[in-house]
Amino acid sequence: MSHFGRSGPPDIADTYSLLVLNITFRTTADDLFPLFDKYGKVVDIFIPKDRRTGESRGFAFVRYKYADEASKAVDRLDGRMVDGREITVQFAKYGPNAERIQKGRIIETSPRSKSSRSRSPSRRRHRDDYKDKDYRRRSRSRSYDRNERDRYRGRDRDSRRRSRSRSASPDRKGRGRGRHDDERHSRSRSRSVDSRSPARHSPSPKRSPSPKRSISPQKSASPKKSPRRESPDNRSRDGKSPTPRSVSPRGRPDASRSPSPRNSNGDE
DNA sequence: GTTGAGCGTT
Repeated sequence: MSHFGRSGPPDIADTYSLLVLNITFRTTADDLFPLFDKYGKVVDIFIPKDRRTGESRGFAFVRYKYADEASKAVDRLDGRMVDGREITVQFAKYGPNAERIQKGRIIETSPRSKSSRSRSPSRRRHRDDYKDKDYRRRSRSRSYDRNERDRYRGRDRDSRRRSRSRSASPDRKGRGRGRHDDERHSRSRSRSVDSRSPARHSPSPKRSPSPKRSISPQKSASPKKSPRRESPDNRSRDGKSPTPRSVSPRGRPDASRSPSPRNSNGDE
């Protein structure tokens, strides 16, 4: 895919992988190839893409044939502006050829960049700045974060992303939970009363500040009058429902299925 | 159409 026409890892033998971070989501291997190839013999360039969206993850792996060239590329391309973004080039660590990194360290004693490891502090400061602003925490959870978590849960690779995402929105989770808990409580009571009394007599006006909102559940209950059409339709509608697993829109079916009589007493 | 910490595929 992101290779030069080959499938899978070509020949990682005697190859040194460089990790290119901070690249744009639109940057492709073809865009990085000329840049890295200028500083050495690039064996292969691989850009991991998202499994669900297929979009670039924002980093690429460049494999060099020689370590000295790779080191040179790191020193030269690290901090280079690509597509309007400053890329970060460094030796891969957790790659399949992590052993190469050891050699990479050796090559660090290159005659050229023997001790001239002077990196641009501005770049690091830039990222640190992001950390201070906590922007990194709120990011990445744009939309399909929750979906992908449910769909691709149990992956080692995703675990890191999920973990970061989870711990990345503590405030949101706290607020959401509190609100959710409150809603669940009121909903639970409502359900309990409803369950206990099939014939709703007086709905709580306080619980229904929004009339249009009340219409929603009422409309759902309306078709109940037509059981003949409700049976087959119900299934179809369930399929379209965003949450077919849960009978209740948000509350757990257990709550409605376990209406403690004591609760009813206390409620009344 | 979006986003921005990090470590990889057939």
